[in-house]
Amino acid sequence: MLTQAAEDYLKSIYKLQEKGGKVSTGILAEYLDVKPASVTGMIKKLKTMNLVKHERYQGVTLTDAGMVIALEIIRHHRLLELYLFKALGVPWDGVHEEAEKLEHVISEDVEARMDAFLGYPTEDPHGSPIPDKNGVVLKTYSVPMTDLISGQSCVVAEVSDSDSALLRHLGSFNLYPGTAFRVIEVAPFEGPFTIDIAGQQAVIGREVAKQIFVNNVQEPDNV
Amino acid sequence: MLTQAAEDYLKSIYKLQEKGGKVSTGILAEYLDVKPASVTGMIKKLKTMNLVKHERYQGVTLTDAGMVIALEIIRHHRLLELYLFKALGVPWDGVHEEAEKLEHVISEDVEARMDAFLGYPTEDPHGSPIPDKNGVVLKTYSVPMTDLISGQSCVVAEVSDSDSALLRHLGSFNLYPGTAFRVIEVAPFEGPFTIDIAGQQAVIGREVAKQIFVNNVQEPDNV
DNA sequence: TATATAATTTAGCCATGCCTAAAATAATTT
DNA sequence: AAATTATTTTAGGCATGGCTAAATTATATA
Repeated sequence: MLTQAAEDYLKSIYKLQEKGGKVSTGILAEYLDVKPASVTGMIKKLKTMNLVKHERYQGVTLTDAGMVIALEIIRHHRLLELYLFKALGVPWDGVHEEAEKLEHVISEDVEARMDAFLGYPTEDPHGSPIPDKNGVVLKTYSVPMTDLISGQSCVVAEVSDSDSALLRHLGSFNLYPGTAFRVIEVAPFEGPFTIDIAGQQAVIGREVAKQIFVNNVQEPDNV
Repeated sequence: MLTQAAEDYLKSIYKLQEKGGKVSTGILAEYLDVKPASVTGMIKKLKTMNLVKHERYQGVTLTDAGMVIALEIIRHHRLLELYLFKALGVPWDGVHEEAEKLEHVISEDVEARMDAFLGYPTEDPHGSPIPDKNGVVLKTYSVPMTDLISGQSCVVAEVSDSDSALLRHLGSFNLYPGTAFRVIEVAPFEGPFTIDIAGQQAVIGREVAKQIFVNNVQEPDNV
């Protein structure tokens, strides 16, 4: 059995290597909010367990065995998020923090029961895919909201889950995964997006828009 | 925030002092499956935090502050047991082990939601009282099954929760808290009990009977 | 009461997982 | 190519929570 710290490292390496291949010590340190020297130490340990590949100054990647464990933890996390949300009514901006602690202690049996209760779901409350029991991740195609131009309509696919203030903000606009909206205007010079959500207008800043991923993008119907 | 180990010590001291006042280092060590020297070390630490009272060679007891924390952990544990049992269908011989891990990480918010879901229950699946939010424990009167004599009938009040093989054994007789039974015969020389559970006969050994507590004891109706 | 036995505490060690400071290496600029 | 800058690793330290072995204190026995 791995320590909680080791599990967190594997999960973080997975997430970082998703969008950039090899993961540098510094990036990982920043992501985990520890010092680079601490990262070096843990990587050494993970390497002796054959969970990561690493060469000095060259960044780190998961081995197949490391990948299996990372996906297990992520599955725990996302299933827990959805369970807390649906079964216990925990608000969507709170589930990440709760799941962060529970993911390391939940048993496979309890996880399977939650999975069945939820009807074997494929996405968590933020739209992130839940890996299945075999570690298979259903990839969906989505683009950052910042790619949209005036007139286009789309559906929210996924939002970043770790900033609960951001989630509360989005919630105040009813901007959840599955919600459709249309871009009314994109202000020039990297300005904010004005959008229409079911008849309600909302202004979404650039930084927030970067955290929102959408799909089903439709061109302006006709004007 | 206390460490998990410290929480386990407080919980264990509470349980042991329930039935015997001051708790000796050796008893606590045996209960926690660590060496007496380790217990001495942790007790020192808990003492500096004013959670226990301790004088060398004289055993340990909880302070009021320590009691509050111990009861919180026990509340977490027992509510979790009942939740796992009722909401997720975890078998009653498995809930203790699960709760043992979850009790240290569950938030007050999630706990309150489980409490509401369960309708503010007062007993866990093994019949042990669930302390309320203010740490008030509803004490019920029960006696060990070994006090019973032939002909008496009673209702199961509480069974020891930590031995899952024992729980499976009791489950095979349908011997749960709330179950009524009648003593048909007590074999002499510390022998086993033969009982009648809803028309089914079962033989319960002395060691098992010690772990079963009953109430509503009725004398033989008339013979 | 003296002595043997049992329980408890002290002292010192180990692994984990973090830290800081200094050294080593790589990357960038001149 | 040399020098500067940034990143990474090494070295050594700290707290936690175990351990063993030895010393101390309490209890039981003769």
